Amino acid sequence: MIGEKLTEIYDVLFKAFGPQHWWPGQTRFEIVTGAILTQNTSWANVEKAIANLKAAGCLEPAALHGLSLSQLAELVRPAGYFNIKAKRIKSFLDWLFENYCGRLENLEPLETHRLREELLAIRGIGPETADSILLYAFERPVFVVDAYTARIAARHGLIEPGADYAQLQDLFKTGLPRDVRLFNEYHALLVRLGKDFCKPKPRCPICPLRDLPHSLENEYR
DNA sequence: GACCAGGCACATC
DNA sequence: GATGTGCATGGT
Repeated sequence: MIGEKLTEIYDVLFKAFGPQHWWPGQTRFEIVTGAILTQNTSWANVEKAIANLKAAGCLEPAALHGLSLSQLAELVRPAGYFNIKAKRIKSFLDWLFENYCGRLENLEPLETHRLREELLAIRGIGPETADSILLYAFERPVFVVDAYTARIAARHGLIEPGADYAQLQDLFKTGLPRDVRLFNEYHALLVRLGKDFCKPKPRCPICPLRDLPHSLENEYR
């Protein structure tokens, strides 16, 4: 029955917005890079950074790996947190070259669970980034959870406010058929809905704390 | 000028 | 285990 609800929401979203054509990127490496660059950042800013990398001929592993940290940081500057993100992209590349000859194809044979663990062990790659890479770059049936997913699910009473990543992922994993195309479109549609309509946490009108503790979210919903 | 954006790591209690 | 903070550019 939670599954029916999830399916119903999907149908409504798809009818309203149509296919979102995710991931917005040509190559697998562009998707991986974009997944790191878009951390807590609007896609419009990420596009500028990706355009810089492309213009510099650095949107492939070897070329990017050859850059210094400061060169890389300068190219990704428009995406914000550029020093941090440069390090994160470097960490990924170091791992890729040390263990897989710098070739994304060499990750293909890995079992999904194993690949996820390896990605999560890289500093700067958390659950959402890892799952985005798994779903959109490697077409594994993994549901991607993000801030919009959490907000929307909580506001529709599908889950307790303050639910963690694993709980949210489990909600969709349990309620839906394990289908790459469905997971691809569903996450993209939730982001679309979130951007257009689901603004951040409501604030207490009397004392608008910047971040309401999860324990109080029910009070101000 | 405040707020927000397709997170994550780390410090502190 | 929960909560707070730093990281930063660019659009509304």
